[in-house]
Amino acid sequence: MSVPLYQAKAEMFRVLGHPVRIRVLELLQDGPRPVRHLLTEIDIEASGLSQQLAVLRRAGVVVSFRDKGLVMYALSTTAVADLLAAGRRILREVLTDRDELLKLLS
Amino acid sequence: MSVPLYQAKAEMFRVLGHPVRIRVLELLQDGPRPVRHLLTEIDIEASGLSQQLAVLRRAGVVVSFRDKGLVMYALSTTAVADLLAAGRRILREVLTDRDELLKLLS
DNA sequence: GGAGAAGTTGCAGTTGTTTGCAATTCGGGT
DNA sequence: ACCCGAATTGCAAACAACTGCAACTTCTCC
Repeated sequence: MSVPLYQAKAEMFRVLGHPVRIRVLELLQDGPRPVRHLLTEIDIEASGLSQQLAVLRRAGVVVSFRDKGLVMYALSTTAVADLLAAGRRILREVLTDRDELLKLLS
Repeated sequence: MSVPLYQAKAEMFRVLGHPVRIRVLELLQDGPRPVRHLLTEIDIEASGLSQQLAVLRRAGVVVSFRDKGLVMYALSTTAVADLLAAGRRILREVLTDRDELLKLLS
């Protein structure tokens, strides 16, 4: 491997570190969706969404294909959903820890 | 919650999306470590490491405490290790998928 | 094959991050 | 109290990422 492994890992997480991209992945957890549908759910211009989808595609996190005139996107592997779930779990723990700290101070 | 949830999630992943920060977290998976030790493992200046540790601290991913003159860092929750593991899993799948694609083309 | 919707690409301006260095703080030992 | 190693902080320069808009490609359907 030419690129050190930890750098590839960082890259993977960095790709998830954007509000629009996270939203896209969450929507795709429920199955493949056409770009058109993502656009109705996320408040962003078509070109902006395309840019972010391209980032996800290049990273191999999602795949796209055409279906009856619409471009569909889907998670490339179910492991992506696992990662999102793990992220949610941490967020919950970190936030509740922080809340308890606030309670102690008030 | 003032900040939309998906933005907090993005923030969480973004924090992990840096080579040095990933390396730190991986080293901390084996238990608390002094800054001094991290410095011997990662090729970076002390001040740079401090900056990255501060990012991790602010995000609540790690905690720090002092032990006999040394500052120690530790993962704030074991869920962080789970997240790293999930990341590794995805990376493996994405990379092997890509390799198989390359084989087909060669 | 022409019109129009669906997506993508390219680019320039702006914004946010990273990095390296100097200065500073904080403790512990003597 | 003083010194020294350990860590952190504050900036400014360099770099990367995001945004918005216009142009362009590609389908599909008639």
